[in-house]
Amino acid sequence: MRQILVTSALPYANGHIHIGHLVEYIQTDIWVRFQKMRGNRCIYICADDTHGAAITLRAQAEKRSEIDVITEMSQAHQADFAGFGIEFDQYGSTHSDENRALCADIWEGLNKAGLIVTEDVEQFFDTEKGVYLADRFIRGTCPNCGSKDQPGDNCSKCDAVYEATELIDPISQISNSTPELRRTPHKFIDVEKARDTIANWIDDDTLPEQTVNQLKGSYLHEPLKQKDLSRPGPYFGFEIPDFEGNYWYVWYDAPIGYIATTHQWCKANGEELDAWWRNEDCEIHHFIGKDITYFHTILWPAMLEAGDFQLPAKVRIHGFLTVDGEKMSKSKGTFVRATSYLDHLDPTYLRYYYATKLNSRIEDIDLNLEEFATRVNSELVGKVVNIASRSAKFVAKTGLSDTYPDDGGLFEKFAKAGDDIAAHYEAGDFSKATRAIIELADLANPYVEENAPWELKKDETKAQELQDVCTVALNLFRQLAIYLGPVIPGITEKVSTLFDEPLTSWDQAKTPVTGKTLNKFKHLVQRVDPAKIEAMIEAGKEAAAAEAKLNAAAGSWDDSSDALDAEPIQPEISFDDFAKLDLRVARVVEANEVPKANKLVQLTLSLGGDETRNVFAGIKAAYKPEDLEGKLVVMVANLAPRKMKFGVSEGMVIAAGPGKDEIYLLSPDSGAVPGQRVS
RNA sequence: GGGACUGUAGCUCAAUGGUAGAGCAGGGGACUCAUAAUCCCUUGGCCGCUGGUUCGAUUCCAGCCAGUCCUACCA
Repeated sequence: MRQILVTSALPYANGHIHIGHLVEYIQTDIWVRFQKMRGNRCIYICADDTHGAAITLRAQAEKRSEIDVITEMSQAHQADFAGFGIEFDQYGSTHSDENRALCADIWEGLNKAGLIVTEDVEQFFDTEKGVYLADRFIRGTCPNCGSKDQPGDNCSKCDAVYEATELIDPISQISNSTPELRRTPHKFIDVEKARDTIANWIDDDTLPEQTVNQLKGSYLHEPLKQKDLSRPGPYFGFEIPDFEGNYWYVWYDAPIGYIATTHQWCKANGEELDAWWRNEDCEIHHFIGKDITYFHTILWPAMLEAGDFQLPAKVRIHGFLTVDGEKMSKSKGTFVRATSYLDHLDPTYLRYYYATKLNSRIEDIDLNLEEFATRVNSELVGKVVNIASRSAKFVAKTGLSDTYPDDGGLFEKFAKAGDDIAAHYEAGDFSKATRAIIELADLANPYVEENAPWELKKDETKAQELQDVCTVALNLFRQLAIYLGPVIPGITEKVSTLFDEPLTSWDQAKTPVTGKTLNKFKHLVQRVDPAKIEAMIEAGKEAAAAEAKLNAAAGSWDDSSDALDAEPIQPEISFDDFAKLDLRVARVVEANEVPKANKLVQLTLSLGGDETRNVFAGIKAAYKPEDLEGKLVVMVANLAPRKMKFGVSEGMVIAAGPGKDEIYLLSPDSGAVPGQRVS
């Protein structure tokens, strides 16, 4: 019997659970349930990640305390998880006494090992709100191209990358005041000193091959950079014991929450923490998304080693969720919250669908809404559940045959397939596991077809034969219900009721049940109604629209406020300021691709007569050169020429949109001619 | 800019150094026990593009294109 501790990444207390999060929790829950069915000693640990500046900002916006925010969100998270049948052995919080104590212990270990160094950091401080500002809370003028209102890390106009401290006229996004640059000491972890531990641990046993390649090709290729683990107060989190006024960065205390929550579980169950975290015989498996690989494969092992804890046996990494091939989108209604899903659809569907998609590699998985319905209906309802539903009523009165009949080796075949299916589950290849199970179902239905119980029923002399055929069909069905137990526990529980026998162990699939009366067969799962999917998406759209309306105050066109939210309106200017800007109608007389440029198209713009301008425009992703020629556009005619890698750009064309392939050139209504001023 | 991964039938995904497979969808037939379920047959593919290695490549190598993630004081 193996001893296994499993975790999912801790959901952040700043937001609600959505169907993207659920990929991970469903994946983990399936794996944990599988381990428990196999008879292994396995606990599933998770917690809310509660610290950081974002929580404080939310609390301030909602005019309540941080504790209120995280308490309410934790309850919401747990309710959402419970709704999807995700069963934690312990669900904790990073804001717990256990976590504070463990953070201090590991900190001491890090200090003893000489891994902590102190360095000064320059950071903006919002004097009105009294907080230090992370880069994403600062906007200002790009030091490179002079574009105003750019984010704190890179310019959306010229793509220049810079430090927030380099911004000209920085503005705090929290108070709209000018922040003050302050120099404060921070505590860093010198991860390079733990290189040997990390490098030895990173291999094909502990991590997916792709991740091993990635880490070896990037981080391990050069000295590991020091990681800033402290934040000056005020900061919602734990104060660092030997560093007054400073707090642990959220990514320090978050993973320690795994241990702290285990500790809570131990206290509640009379167990020793060391038996789980300082025990080489205990396997620790972390399930995470690909975005937080660094924290779990570089930072975390270094911390564990310093705290004298064992390193994880495996980190299992999954990709992101797309819906109908695209990123989830609020305005398209595909950003579906867990509660919203549950309002419309059965959680079993999503568990099954995700299972058919999940594998052991790091690939994004797509929720194709049409496939979602047809797949669940044809496989789960049409093939699997159908076996019981077409045979149970024939033996409602007689019960199952007293001895298991000759079935041509089907039961034995199903029993043997259990090993392969188990291996797929173990490896995290749930798509292979479900496919193997459906293949079995595809053997069971023809069996029923060939033996036609509905024909046997017509002949009273064939009563025994009828009972035998149904005994076989129901036993095959029972095996499938066991194999699908980790994925669709809700259904398997109902099957347990049908057979009047809890189906909780994998090995039950090895022995047929005979000579017993079944409980009345009831529908195990409703077919997916595509109209309900549609309703769910529509509800999402409406919620997004309502939210947009709320934000935009008034507006009869129902437009989303996303764009305005992303880029607020600039400070007021005078007419004279505006008059400095010379906008002109121009015709694209020539447009060419720029070899080697990622985004640029070279344009020759005519202002009428012989006056032309050479302009490089970052619109390659949205426009083909041949589609541009002849088009009338609006250009900034008096913009200072800018030397670029590919030549000098003498102006810019005006366009709207967030960028990439969403760029919309402005063009005048018909009648305008090149050279006319736009005012 | 650097690193990693992905790109196979309309859709979602397998497999493989030797003329490509499944499920769903589409087409044809059978059945009527079953949640308009099931069963049988069947139409679909320059295996992203271009080169190279090989007797032979979808599979190995290189380059390119597209997408995703990480990383980076590139215009």
